[in-house]
Amino acid sequence: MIDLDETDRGILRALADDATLSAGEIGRRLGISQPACWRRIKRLQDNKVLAGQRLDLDLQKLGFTVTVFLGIKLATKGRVSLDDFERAVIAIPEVQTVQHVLGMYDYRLRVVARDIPDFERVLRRRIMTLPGVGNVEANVLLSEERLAGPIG
Amino acid sequence: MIDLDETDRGILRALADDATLSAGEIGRRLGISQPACWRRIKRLQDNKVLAGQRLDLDLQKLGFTVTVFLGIKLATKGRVSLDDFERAVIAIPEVQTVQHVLGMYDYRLRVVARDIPDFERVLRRRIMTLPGVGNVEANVLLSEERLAGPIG
DNA sequence: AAAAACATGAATGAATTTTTGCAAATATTT
DNA sequence: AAATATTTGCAAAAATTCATTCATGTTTTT
Repeated sequence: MIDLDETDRGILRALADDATLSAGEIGRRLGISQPACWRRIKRLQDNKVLAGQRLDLDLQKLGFTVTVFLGIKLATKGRVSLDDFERAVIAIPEVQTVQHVLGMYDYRLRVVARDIPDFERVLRRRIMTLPGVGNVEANVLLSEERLAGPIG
Repeated sequence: MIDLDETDRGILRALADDATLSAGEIGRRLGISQPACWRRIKRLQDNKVLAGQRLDLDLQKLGFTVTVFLGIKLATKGRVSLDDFERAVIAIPEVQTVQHVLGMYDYRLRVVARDIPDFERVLRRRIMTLPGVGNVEANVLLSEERLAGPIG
């Protein structure tokens, strides 16, 4: 954990709002010079606080209209079983996210498909055949809002 | 929906791997020139297939060690109730994602907290007091893997 | 087969961004 | 209060990157 001052948090907030901003532009907004701002950004990158940036793809436009969240309870879950399961899940192209969780389910998956029939195919052929799968619960995504979340 | 050729998909795959790559670098990897690559990227942006990019922050390093997914079933859910709920949820700083879903729950939230006591505070003071909240189910995140997902 | 529409590469100019000194100011430690 | 370390702003160079032009080659249409 790293301690940041108010300026660092301002930089993170600015970047969270628009990840493409340059050091000069952020500096202008925060009232510091471009090199000062740049050096701070570099420090945040070196510290891996800024881990990178992820692409925001419009899956609709790519023909994937259905997003489903799956909660999966494993039938058997020794150590081996978890590794086997994860390895197999990661190989499914329609899976965007694999979350190992504690609670009612063991894993949560974010899965996309072209349409409902396509999703049924993925579910039957890919998901239900995963090693160790027990209960599966599904939630279809209607809409989603991503927020900046807490920074300081 | 837009039809992409193999080169476009290669560009999207390269950017999914690292969103900061320049047109020249991507072109080099795909074996096309920088202007050709740049024009294709521009077209993808103009078409809004490339919707933007999001910052990848290391929340651990910022002191947020706990991530919890909440499944929420509303007690009453007329149209008004949904709007009220969403408005209130969006105002909670610890909430990173709000997903309106169909299935066992009505909403799924991604919530971060500094530690478990902090999470309890958020849950009791912020979440359970939301308008219309019925059942709440929680899953604590252990580990997460984000994959590129399908592109073509 | 000719014509039109389109994508490409090479070259290039403009613009932006990333870096690097260095002296002054600020903060921290002794 | 002196000494040390850190951070800053200014200036400027170095390196990329973005964006356009133009001639050529390719595909599609007529």
